[in-house]
Amino acid sequence: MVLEIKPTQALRLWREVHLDLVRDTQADLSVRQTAILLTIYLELPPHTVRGLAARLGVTKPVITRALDSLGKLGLVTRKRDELDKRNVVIQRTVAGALAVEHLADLVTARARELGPA
Amino acid sequence: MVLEIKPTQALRLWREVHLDLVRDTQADLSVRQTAILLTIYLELPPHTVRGLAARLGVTKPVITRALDSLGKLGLVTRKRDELDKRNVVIQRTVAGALAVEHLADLVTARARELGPA
DNA sequence: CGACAATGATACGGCCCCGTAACGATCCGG
DNA sequence: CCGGATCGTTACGGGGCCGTATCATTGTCG
Repeated sequence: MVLEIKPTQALRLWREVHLDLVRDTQADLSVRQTAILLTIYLELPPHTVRGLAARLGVTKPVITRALDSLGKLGLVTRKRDELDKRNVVIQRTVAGALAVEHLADLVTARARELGPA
Repeated sequence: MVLEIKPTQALRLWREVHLDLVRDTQADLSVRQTAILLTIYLELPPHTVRGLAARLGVTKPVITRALDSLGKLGLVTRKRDELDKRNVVIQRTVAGALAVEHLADLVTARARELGPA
């Protein structure tokens, strides 16, 4: 079940999806924010600021600010860890799950349209 | 030669490549800039500001500023159209071609690593 | 020639993101 | 109990992108 994709197809796929994203008035996430959102929704919880920072190779303020933005969009939520009150646990939301699902639809749809070569 | 990709695979692919892009210190293009760059390198020339604006569904200043940024990075070049001096023709560069090729490598490599489901 | 259209660039005010440094809160070990 | 480590946040200065409106240049057509 290996996914065989040629360089030309990869680029066309990337372009088509990005065109869709540009036209989608709502979605305007940066590369960092996208990486964070997908990590939260694809990897097993719990997720912490420090963990995400290490995972992405960025500093903690980057994560904090990204969570501020994603939170403002309703795509994630934060909650204090009751066991260790220094930690913050990032939680998923319905809106976030929908947004991720929407992205998946976009990519699969565009992939299906790709011709050969 | 249709590209079959499942939603879960699409999301994992999207995430892995975005993680690579975040770690790549250099690349920090916005969604718009990426769409513009790929359009320039995948569609047949000539490319104009107006044409790209219409193609992406954005205003002309967006294109002008994106070209400023991409030009500063050496990924594209602008040249006055001698036949109609109102037009500006966007040209490709070696560095730009390399960057696009690099992206293609990234996507194909990550796609190849995707397991089933 | 002269009014008008079209092209791309620029000005402006606003908002968001970045990296570094510092901060308050919390936990831990002696 | 208390100094130090850890966690997440905030402050600061700088830079980039956005949308709207406006501009200079060039072309077109009566």
